[in-house]
Amino acid sequence: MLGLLLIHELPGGARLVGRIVEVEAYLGSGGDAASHAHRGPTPRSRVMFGAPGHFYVYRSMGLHFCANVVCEPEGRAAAVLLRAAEPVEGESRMRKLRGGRQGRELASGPGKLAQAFAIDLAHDGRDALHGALRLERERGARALDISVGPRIGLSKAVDLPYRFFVRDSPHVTRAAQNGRSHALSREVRAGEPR
DNA sequence: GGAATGATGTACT
DNA sequence: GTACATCATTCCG
Repeated sequence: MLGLLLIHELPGGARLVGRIVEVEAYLGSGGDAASHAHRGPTPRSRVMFGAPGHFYVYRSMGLHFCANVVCEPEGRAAAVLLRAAEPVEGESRMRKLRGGRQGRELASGPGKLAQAFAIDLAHDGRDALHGALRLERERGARALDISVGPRIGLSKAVDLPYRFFVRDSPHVTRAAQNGRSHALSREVRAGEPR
């Protein structure tokens, strides 16, 4: 999903567009204690158990929203958390949504990303490929230099290397910039089988 | 019904 | 680095 465009067409015609530069994977039950799907479906996580290609949005810490895309076949309940994006279009609108912040502070974090792109619980369960909020492949996108590292902010399953980010992007989260993740780094050319 | 706990962000020291 | 805002979800009794 790295390198895909995240697009939100707002009522009124404004477009928010960003390029995904950092994600984390969360598996279904079995081996990933940090996943919301780990103990089976709940009212909150039910979307994870549904069809792939749909957004799973939840409220974090009572304050923020975090957006995922369900990625595995129905029932497998794996999803990918959108952690950071590089603004491409609609930056001034994003700045308003983010309380005046700008540049790399617009969407370098899952809560920031959701706020900058006006994503909330109304998007939970929505089609991630065909709606007003959707992902698109960018024409002419070139291969990415991708690094891998542990996920952020967890107390369980802290060692699983399921965070992926564009290595040299200034728009990734601080944890990625600090290089703590590079111990497990490897390069993956976009489009190659993994 | 109750209590603990977050897939966070920001401000302050 | 530490504090704190803030509340739904989840699990346990």
